[in-house]
Amino acid sequence: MKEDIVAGDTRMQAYSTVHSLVGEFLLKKGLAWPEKAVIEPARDPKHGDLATNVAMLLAKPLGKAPREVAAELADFIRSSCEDIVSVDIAGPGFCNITFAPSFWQKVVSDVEHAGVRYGNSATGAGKKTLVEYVSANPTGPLHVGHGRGAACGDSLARILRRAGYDVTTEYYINDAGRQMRLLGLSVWYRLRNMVNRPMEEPADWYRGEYIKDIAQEMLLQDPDLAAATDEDGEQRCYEYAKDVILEGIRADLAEFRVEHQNWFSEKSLFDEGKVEAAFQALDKAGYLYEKDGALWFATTQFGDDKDRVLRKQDGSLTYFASDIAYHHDKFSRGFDYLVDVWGADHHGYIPRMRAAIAAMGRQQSEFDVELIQLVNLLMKGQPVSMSTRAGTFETLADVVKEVGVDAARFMFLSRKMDTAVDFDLEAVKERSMDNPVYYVQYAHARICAIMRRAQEQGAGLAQLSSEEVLAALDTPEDMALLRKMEYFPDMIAQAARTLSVHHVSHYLTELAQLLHSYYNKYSILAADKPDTVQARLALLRAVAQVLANGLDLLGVSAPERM
RNA sequence: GGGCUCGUAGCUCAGUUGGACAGAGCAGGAGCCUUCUAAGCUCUUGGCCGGGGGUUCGAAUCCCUCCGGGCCCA
Repeated sequence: MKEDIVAGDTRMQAYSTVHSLVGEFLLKKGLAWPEKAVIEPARDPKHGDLATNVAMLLAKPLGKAPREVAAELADFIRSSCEDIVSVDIAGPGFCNITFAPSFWQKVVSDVEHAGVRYGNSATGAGKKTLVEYVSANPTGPLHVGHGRGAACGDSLARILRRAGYDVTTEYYINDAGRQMRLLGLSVWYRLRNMVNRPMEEPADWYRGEYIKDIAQEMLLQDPDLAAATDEDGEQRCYEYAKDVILEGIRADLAEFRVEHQNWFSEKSLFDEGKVEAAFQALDKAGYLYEKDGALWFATTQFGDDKDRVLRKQDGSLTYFASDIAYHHDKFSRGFDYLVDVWGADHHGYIPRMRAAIAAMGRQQSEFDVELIQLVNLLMKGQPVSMSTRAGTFETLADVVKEVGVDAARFMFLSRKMDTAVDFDLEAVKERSMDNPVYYVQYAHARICAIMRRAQEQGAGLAQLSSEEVLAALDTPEDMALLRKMEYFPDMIAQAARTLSVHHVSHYLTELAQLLHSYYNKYSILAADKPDTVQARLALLRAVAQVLANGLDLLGVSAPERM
């Protein structure tokens, strides 16, 4: 995988050039690097390519005005590097450094060489990472809220992979505990009603229509089941229902282009003694104690508000106990970075989980939780209620069928995950700018249309463009596209580091905007010089590649026609 | 009551971890299709970044404190 690394070669070159020049300047002055000194891409392209604040920070030690220092530094940099065409001083004393167009034109070659791998980087350094997401209880079909988590986890995995992490994805199946018993009971209750053996209505049972369907199916396959004892019936109902529902979940996820590599059973933690193993580890470290007949974990030693129970008086284990065992097992399987995608309603759970991680002797940086806020499903502005238990929910499958995978995923992934989002079925179906997915896809399709036309006209395009041809890319709009594409690997690395998927969709919208603007301003095939035609085709082909690579991070298709 | 989180244009949201005059899209207004896809482009109207203090050369961003929404726990 090492040869895949093509990230930001151009930017790295620019950055290190400036870095060493500033270093030389400091050496000449006999000064150390100021702590708050930064060299970074300029916020605004009008300000050049890279900007640095060092002059402002050197003003005090040198006893000179910031702008005076900046002027000195600017002269030095300008005279020391050929690729740098200008160094301007701005505002309170920023140095804005601009590289020659030839420097940026190389981005097209970078993309041509890397192809689908453009954007990959070594940021993650091959860290063995486990992304766990969805992990919904198999008590009913996935709803839209799960869909957001699914899209997020899947996309995070894609981003982390491109950023050089060694990623495995996993679904944790809660197949032990109360919810599961309730599932079996709910099916059994329905089944007994169907055969006129009514029983007392269970509390908090699952009322969805799908429970009735499952009961019916079971009766059809085995009519004798109706006469079974409650204990036997419930158990068989549970086993059957769990499998059917899990199959459904798997199918819904597949339809949504989400695939987990592992499906991990909570029950296996008990069956394989992994809970005991985790307990032993904690006990050995001295964090467990008995009180009032229960087994406690001293999470307060790690900043939790109170200690937590692992095994209750009656001998049953808490959810926390199996979660500890599960995460302990993740580490013992060799993962050294755990990313959990959780519903935001579990946020109160984070401190104790962090405590558990710390008690295992692990660093805080080895465990991250990405919280997914609620999705408010709307229909023409009116809320649609969702509740698995009441049986009045919009399933993920329904929503995907209604608006399509591309629109749904893009919508979910365009917002910060920790803020609640309104998902209006009407708006998401609309082909407007309320729905930027079409805007981005359209940019890709437009380029493909030009490529097709170019081929018809016999304007053959070399696999790899030469420097001479690319030299024709010299307008501000050319530069804007080149810079934006050059930022792509950085953007991915940053999204990976901060686990923020929404950067990707924003980036793509910006790139698409530059493209549409370019498309309207310049005619590509009818440019006055043949070299310009070639150069622009190469540029656009590169843009299409970056758009496709970016859309792939979101699990959204890059259509060739629309 | 305690904890977490959010508050940015009429609406939906960005804001590259403390930088330059606060940015997009939608909605409103004015234009652009005999020429590569108008699902597009170009102008334009619109803001005390919830309020007040503080740290800093510099704050939407960090700290404190109120106000207001959401969620979790009790």
